Amino acid sequence: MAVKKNLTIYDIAQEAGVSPATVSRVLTGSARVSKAKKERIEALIKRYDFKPNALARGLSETKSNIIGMIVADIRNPFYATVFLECEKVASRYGYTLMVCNTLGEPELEDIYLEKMYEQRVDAIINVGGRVDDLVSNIDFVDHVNRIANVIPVIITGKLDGSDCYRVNIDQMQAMEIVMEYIISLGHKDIALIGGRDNVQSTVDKRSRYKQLLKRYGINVRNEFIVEGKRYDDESGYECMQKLFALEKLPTAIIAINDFTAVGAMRALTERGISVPEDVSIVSFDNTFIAEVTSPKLTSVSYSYENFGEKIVHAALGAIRGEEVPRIQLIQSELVIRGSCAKLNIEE
Amino acid sequence: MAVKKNLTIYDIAQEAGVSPATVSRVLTGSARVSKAKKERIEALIKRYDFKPNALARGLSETKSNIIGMIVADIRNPFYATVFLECEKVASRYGYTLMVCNTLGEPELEDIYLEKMYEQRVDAIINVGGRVDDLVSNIDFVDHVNRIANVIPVIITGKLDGSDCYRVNIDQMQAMEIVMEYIISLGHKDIALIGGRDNVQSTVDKRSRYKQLLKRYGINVRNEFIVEGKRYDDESGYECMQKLFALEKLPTAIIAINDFTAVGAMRALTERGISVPEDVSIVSFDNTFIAEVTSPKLTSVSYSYENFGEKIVHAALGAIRGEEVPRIQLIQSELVIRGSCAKLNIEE
DNA sequence: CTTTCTCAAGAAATCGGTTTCAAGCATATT
DNA sequence: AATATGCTTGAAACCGATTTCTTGAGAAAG
Repeated sequence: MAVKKNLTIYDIAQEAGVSPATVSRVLTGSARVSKAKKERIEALIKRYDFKPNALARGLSETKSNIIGMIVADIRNPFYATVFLECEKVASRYGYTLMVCNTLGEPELEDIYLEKMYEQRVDAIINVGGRVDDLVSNIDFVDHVNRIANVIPVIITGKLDGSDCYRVNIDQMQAMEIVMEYIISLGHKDIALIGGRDNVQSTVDKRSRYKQLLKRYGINVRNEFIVEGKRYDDESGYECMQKLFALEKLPTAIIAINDFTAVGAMRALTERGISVPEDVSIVSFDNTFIAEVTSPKLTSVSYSYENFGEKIVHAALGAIRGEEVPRIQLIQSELVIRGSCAKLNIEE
Repeated sequence: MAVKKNLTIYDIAQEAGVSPATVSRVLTGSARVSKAKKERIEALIKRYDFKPNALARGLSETKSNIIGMIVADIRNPFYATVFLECEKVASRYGYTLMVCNTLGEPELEDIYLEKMYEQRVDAIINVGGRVDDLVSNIDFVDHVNRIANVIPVIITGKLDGSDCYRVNIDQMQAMEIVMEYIISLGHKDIALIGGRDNVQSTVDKRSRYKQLLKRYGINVRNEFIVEGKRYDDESGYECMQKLFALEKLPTAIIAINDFTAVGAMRALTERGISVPEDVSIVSFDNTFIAEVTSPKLTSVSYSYENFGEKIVHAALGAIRGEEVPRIQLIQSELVIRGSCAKLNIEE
C-alpha cells in the first residue's frame, strides 16, 4: 500500500506499456492521448498516488512555480496579513510562496535575494525590506535591478531608480480620511506620533498631515510631530513621554501604526488619562491589534485582500510577459471603533 | 554589466577553457581542482555573478534544500514566532522555508501536503494543522504516514499512530508552573478558560490543572473550567460571560492563550473589575500580545528559540538519516508581568 | 486500389547541474 | 630505467520531467 520508492514517469510508463512521453502528455494535457491509454495511465497515477517531480518539471520548463516573498518580520501582523492574502491568490494559480524575514538587516536581505534567484523563483515580492527606505544606498538598487532584469520583482515601497513593479498604499489618501474624521470630531490639537524620517510611507503621511492642517486653517505645531525609534509599542510609549513634557497635551493623537497606538494608550492609562474621553487616538494598518485593546482602536484599513490580489496579479502578469502597470495604488477606509470621541466643548 | 542571459556552468566552463565537471567541482568543493583553474573559474563566477540553478542541482542530488512548513494561520503570533525561529536555524544550514496556511481547513492541509511532496521538499514541519486534533480521522493519519514514509515529517502535536517525529511543548510542566505561581499568591478559586475539547494540548492542560488542584487540596469546580469556541479574543470574552453568570467570580483566571486572556481582560474592564487588584489573570504562549495589554500579561513562555532549534534539528537529522528521537519535549518558564497579584486577605 | 492526410505515440534531445569512471601526466620507489 | 602511486581532469551517464521530431497506422480522397 505504502509507496516507498520515488516513482517516476518511467515507472508509470513501463507498467502501462507506453513511453514516458505519453505519460507526460497525460500529466500536462498538452496533447491528445488515446482514450484507452489515457485511462490506463490515469489509473496507475491514482493507484500509486504518483506526483511528478517538481524539480525536474521546473528544470525542463525553466519555471519553478514558486514565488519568493521577503518581509521584514512575519510576526508583525501587517506583514503576516499581506503574506496570507498573497498566498491565497498565488495558490489559486498553482504557486507556492517561499518566505524570508530580513529582520531589518540589510545583509540578510541581500542574501535572501540571492537565494531566491538561485532557487529560480518565478517572481520576487519584496514587502518592507529596504524598499521603502529613503536612504537606501545605490548598491541595493543595483542589486535589485540586476535581479529584476531576469525575474519580475514587485515591491510595496518606492525605491527610486529601480526597475520593479510597485504596489503601494496610497498614504496620502489614508492620512486624508484620518484627518477628516478627527477634524470632524472638532479636534484642532492633533499630534502625529511614531515613524521614522527615512521611511517613505512615514514621510508621505507627515507631508499630507501638514497640508491638511493648513487646508483646515489649523496651525502646524512641530512639537506635535514626534518621531519614533521603531514601529513598536515601546516607541509609542516613548513618544507619549515627549508629549507629556509639553505644557498642553493634544486632544487627538494619530499613531503611525497600531503598535505605536497601543504603546501610547498604555502611557495614557498609566497617567490616568482616559481614552477616548480625554484624548482620542487613531492609527493605521487595522491589524488585529486594533481589536484587542480596550477601548478597541479606530484604525485605517487597507483592503488586504485587494493588496494581496494586486501584488500577486502583478507578479503573475509579469511572469507571463504581459503588460503590467508599473505603479498601482491601494485605497484605504476608516474602521471606526471606540478610541475616538467628539471634542468636549469645554476645550 | 547587467547579465540578461541565464548562465550555466557550461558557459563558465567554456570561457574558462575547462570542462563543466571541473566547474561543478569548484562549485561544490567536492574534489580538488588545480589552483590555476580554480582561480580562473572563481573569477568568472564572481564576474558574472553566476549562481547555479537550484532546480538542476536539486534534481541531480535528489534534494531541494527546501523545508516545507504548514501552519494554521501565520497571523497568529505563536505560529509566526515558531516559523521565524525555524527559519533562523534552517537558513544557517542552507535551507529555505516554504510556508502554507491551512486556516483550519482540512482540505487545504491535504492539498498543501501534496504540494510539498510534489516540490520534493526535504522535510515537512507541520505546526498546528490537524496534528493536535484528537478526533482527526484515520484518513489524515494515513495521508501523513504515506508522506512520512518518504519525507521526514516533524509535527508539534500528538497524532496517534503516525510515523512522524514529534517536538512538543510539555503542557503538563507548563501548567504546573502556572498553578504553582497562582497558588503561591494565595488563590484558591482558580478558573481555566478557553480551549477546545478535541485539542490535545488543551486536554493535557486541563488534566494537569485538575491534578494540581487536588494535590493542593483544592476542590475541582467544573463550572470554573470553561470551554472556548476558538483561540481568539472573542472566545475569551465569551468565556468570561459564563463566569459572570456564576454567583461568585474566581479570584484568578488561567487563560489558554494570550488572545483568550486579552478578551477576558476586556470583559473584566467593561464590568469595572480591575486586573490584577480584583482578579489575577495569567496565560500561555507569551506572544507579544502579552506586552501590549495594560497591565502587561504574565504569561508562560516556551523558549521559542529552543523550540525552533529542536524542530529544525530533528528535520535536518532525519534528512541526513541520523537517529533522531521520536519525541522531544520543550520546557517552559513563567514570565511575570503585571497581571497577577497576591490574594486580598478579606477574600 | 493507390495516394494523401491526420493523428497517436515512441525515440531522442533538452533543461543544468553532479558524479562515476577512466585516462593521462607527474612524481615517488626500487 | 622501469614500475608503482597519486592527482587532476574530461567524457559520459544520470537525476526526472517536457517537447520536438519522426514514424507508422488508419481514414479520407481520388
